[in-house]
Amino acid sequence: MEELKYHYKYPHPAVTTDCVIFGFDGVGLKVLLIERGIEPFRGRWAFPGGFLKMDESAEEGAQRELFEETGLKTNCVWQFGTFSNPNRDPRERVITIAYYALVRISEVHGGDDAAQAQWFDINDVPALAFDHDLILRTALQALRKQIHFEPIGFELLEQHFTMTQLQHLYEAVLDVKFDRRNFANKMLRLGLLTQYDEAKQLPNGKEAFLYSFNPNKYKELKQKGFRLEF
Amino acid sequence: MEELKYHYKYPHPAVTTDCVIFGFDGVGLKVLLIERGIEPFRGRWAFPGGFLKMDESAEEGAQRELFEETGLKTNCVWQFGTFSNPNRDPRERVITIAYYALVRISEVHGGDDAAQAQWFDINDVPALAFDHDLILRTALQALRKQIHFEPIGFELLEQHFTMTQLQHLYEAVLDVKFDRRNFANKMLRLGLLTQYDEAKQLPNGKEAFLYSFNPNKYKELKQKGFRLEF
DNA sequence: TCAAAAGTGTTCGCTATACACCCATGG
DNA sequence: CCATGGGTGTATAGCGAACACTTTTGA
Repeated sequence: MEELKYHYKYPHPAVTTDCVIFGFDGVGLKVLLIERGIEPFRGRWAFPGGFLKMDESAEEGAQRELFEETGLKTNCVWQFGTFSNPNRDPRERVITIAYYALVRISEVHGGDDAAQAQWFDINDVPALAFDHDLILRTALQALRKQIHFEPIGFELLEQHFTMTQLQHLYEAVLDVKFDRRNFANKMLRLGLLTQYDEAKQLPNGKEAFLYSFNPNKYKELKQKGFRLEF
Repeated sequence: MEELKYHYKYPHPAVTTDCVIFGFDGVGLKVLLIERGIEPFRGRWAFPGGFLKMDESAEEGAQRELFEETGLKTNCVWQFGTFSNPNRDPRERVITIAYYALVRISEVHGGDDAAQAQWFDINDVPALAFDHDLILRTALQALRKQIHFEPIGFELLEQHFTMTQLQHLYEAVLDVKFDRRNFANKMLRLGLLTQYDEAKQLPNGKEAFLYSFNPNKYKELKQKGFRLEF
């Protein structure tokens, strides 16, 4: 028997947060989904998320839910939209505040707490619960815009990476192809990368320069205002 | 005596929408504020907005509130953020979904329905109610980003305008100065403007070419993907 | 007559873009 | 020996940015 303990003079919608988690495996952009264990949409895939608590901001709620459902802790989530179609949840009126985050795939420990968390290639996502298809499309658009203003993407790679890995990442996110030399020139000209001349690597029998992202340079540039032209 | 007719098992926040209305008077960017007639923050200035109804989406709610409080009808509002600090409203937990819109100042009929609506220069805004200072800053950032991707701004000018008016608009929004000739070249090269050679105008005793925005060209370009580089 | 605003073109330097060859490795 | 992937440099075209003079009008 349900106790309805909370009373209001006017009707209030329920409020949830959802997190679109992007990852990168060196080839394609991935998104982390969770199989729903309860109705509605039981068995369908959805983003990690849940109801907002009354004493936390939406960002805190998104991070809390993310941790509870995937074991991930990140202090870098981007709000990209709030979805409020009156019929988007069959149970009651629910609006959801949506965030996306970028994480290294290696940081997700498959067998974590809750759930059937699984990575899907961005071009091979199954039908999702609720309006999460719309949310995913919107998240991708936001990510593609954001990447013009911020060097996001480095959260998706290991700390040290090759120029080709970085290029593949940009190509996967923006769904375009770049010329190798032009891409490298442009990237290096920005001055955001530290190159490790000496340290090379043998990925599959090849040698390649390693780079890392230089956050100090980034802070400098950000103050001046800058753009990544891709 | 208050009747608390709506009951829930879990606590629900109240949800409002707010609209940041931008206008342009030929010199500076303006924002439309309303003086609050009731507590809390009685007498302080705030954005038009109010509680979301249960059968309308947030966008519909924002447009409805906007109309009720200013008489404005616009089908072009941009959601730019949701504000959810638990203490942002002293009465109860309220989260607000925030939109901005661009309107011609001439379309606001001062003496409308509700209220003390008044235009303020963006650089001369009084202390606002709630967290509306934060909301305004965020709206401005969103507008400045958006203007790189979409030819927004034409909603702020009369249908026919001079190149100088357009330049002043961009300068006001982005808070920078451009060279007249370079600005005109860049704008014309985009191909979004229709020039009216014959029709000239006498703004203050001067003659100047008039232009209008060409929505068809815009649709073409949008499909190809394009950027306004400023 | 002076200040303010509009029309008009050119130059320079940088960057985007396109493009080809060599080398090492693994199969 | 062949396919794959990585390293390297150049030439061209287009764009961004800086810049001066003339004309008209209103104050």
